[in-house]
Amino acid sequence: MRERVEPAAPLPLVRTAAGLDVSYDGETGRAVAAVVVLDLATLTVVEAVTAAGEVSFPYVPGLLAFRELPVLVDALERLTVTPDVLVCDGYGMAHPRRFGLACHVGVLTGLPAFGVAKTPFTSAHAEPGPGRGDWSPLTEDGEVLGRVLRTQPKVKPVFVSVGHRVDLDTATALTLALSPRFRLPETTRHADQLSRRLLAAR
DNA sequence: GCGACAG
DNA sequence: ATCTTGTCGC
Repeated sequence: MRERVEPAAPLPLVRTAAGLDVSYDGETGRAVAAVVVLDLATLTVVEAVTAAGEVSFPYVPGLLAFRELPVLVDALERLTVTPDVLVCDGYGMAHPRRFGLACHVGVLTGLPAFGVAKTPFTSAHAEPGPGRGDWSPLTEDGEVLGRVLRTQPKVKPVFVSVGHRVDLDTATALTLALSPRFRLPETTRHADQLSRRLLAAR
């Protein structure tokens, strides 16, 4: 008689995931960061925090962390729960210096982190298959730095790369688990909406 | 030297 | 990032 095999319990050690995002007001120079922690199994909100500040650094491709980190750190410090993983808006290792926003955020917090970007950056890539879960490698100088991942059938893919203390397979699986219905992970969708809403409400 | 370039 | 409502399509 054989033991009963449990259905794949995706990443049992990851119960919560936090989405991070920053919205800006080009006129006033105000920046609002939002961090939203979701329960991975139910995708319900566990905690949501925000922080506002002044833009202190211009947008320079490759130096995004210097622009977003200050206000993002302020928001992260307001969390009362510690998420199991941080999902950043942008790149991790698939960066010209191999150290994008997700790497900075991970090292500063000491938490596992990875990035999910919406558009290609400096890495080379091939078009992944049309199905949800199909992916192709993101490469630079012959190194695999991330994946172009299709989260929804026949929908433009996202760009996943490791930031800190997570491997690419896990980052890929988490991205899919967080995107059951839309192109972007629920974590980033929530963080994006919250930061944008707070920015507008003033 | 020129172009491309996360948010 | 941001400018921005309704609308075409499954």
